[in-house]
Amino acid sequence: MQPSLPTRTAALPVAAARPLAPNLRDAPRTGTAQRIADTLQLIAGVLEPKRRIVHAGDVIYRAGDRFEHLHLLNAGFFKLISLSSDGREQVVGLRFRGDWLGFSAIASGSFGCDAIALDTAEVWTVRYDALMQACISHPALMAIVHEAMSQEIVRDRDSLMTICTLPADARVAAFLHDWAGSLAARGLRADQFSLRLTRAEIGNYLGLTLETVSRVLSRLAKAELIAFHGKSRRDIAIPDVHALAAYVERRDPTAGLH
Amino acid sequence: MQPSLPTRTAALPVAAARPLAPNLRDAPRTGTAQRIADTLQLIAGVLEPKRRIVHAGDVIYRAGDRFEHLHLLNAGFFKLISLSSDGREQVVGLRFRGDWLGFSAIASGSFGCDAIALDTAEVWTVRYDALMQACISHPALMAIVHEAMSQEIVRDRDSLMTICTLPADARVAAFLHDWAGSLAARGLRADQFSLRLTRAEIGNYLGLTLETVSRVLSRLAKAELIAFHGKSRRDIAIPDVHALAAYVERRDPTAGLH
DNA sequence: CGCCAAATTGACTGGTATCAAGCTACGTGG
DNA sequence: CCACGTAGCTTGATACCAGTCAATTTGGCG
Repeated sequence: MQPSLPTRTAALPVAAARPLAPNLRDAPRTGTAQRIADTLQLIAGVLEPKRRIVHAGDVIYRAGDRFEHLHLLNAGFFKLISLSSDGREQVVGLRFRGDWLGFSAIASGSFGCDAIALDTAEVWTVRYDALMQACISHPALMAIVHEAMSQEIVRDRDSLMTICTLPADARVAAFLHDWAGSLAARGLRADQFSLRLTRAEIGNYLGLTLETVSRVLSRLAKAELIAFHGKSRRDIAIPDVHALAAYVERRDPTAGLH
Repeated sequence: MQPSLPTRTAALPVAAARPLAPNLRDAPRTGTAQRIADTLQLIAGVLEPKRRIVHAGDVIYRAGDRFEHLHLLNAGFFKLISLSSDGREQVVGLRFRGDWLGFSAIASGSFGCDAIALDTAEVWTVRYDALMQACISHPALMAIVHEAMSQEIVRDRDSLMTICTLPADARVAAFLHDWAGSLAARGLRADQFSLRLTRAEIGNYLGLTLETVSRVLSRLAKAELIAFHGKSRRDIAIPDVHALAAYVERRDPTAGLH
């Protein structure tokens, strides 16, 4: 979409909106990770969710399914894929521990996308009506739910801004930076991890082709902003997160609205 | 971003996700318009919101403002503009009668974008804590708020999909179709209306430049899918909404994920 | 009436998509 | 344990959509 670096659009939403936990050793039990743990504990105490283990490729819900339950991720990774009427697919979101699945179905009463596990994961499931009831007796729970929905809105806007304003290189870099940030915020290892998506899926998520994603990754590796750790070429190492963030930001500082 | 019509990406989210009210005479007081009216009435009854009239250019809140209030639009149009750390702007949303403003600030406690009136409008304002209280005593109100937030999530995803999968022509067409749909759903005239955005703002919203928007509009007019009604070139007429929808859909029907 | 923002249009450039081979990793069965 | 098939990935050559630069016209408003 947008051309190269001296773009008229540009911006840097990712770093501003979701600052990385500086290091997993600095904030393992104090920041987001603790908040997530607290949320899970509250839900577990109040609602007795059904817990289950799912595996890579398993589907929690499909587009068209009737909405009755919300899901909360206790462990693992999910992708959300929206299907258009003419059969196209679009990755519209990625989910980590502490994230909810299913908010988007509340309004219409049925799901508009598939939720697919990217690896072994633990999902907690609650009935939406039960959750509503619980919110009435436990205002703290209502606040948590609202915050989660609010955060999802913010995240979606960040995605939009990334895609609208960044050229391909920066989009991929922002994606990696974001992923690392999500891991770090949950106390997981962020300097070295395995992408659980194919190049095609990453490209789809970012509005790029798989070839472009592949090229950008090769370029980033050559610039030593990332490194391929394992053999699979999905194992990414990020030697310096700040350098990656700086790379995303390094856009032409002129211009306003397009 | 994506090339022309035979795109590898493509999709048709808009029509599927937010079907147009077929005609404002068919469903003036039965569908969405009625639901919006009911919502407004409930809010008015339960919360006694502060009401005020604002004018084009007026700002309801700015990025960085502390979050305390939610706003509900009783009349008029708003744009939401997100500001990145390096000063770039991105139109992240458009709002109509019945839409809420401010959900995205719940999570962080402060606003991440500006809300700016596009013309004279009436805004109802309620304190968030008062709303939370009211939700406890009025479960129907809680359901309404959840639905509104859910709908905002769906809308954001639709935007993402439009931008990720459609070439410039279709994006602009989808934008017009969407705008017309929003008007129709509220019982307003949808076959002829005034865009309240500049070409630059439309382009920013769609991830395009103002020149591209201008060219596409000229092309759509030449193809008689739209017409310039007034003198200002922001007054658009849509002789046949279905033709416009068909134009958006007319993508290459092959391929899956990129 | 004249200024200025907004819009239009043209010529040109360039970033990504597209098309096309190969290559690599991994699982499966012999 | 290794051959083989296949899905995923990389890389190169080329095409083309949309961005960029620039000049002009239009419309709104004081």
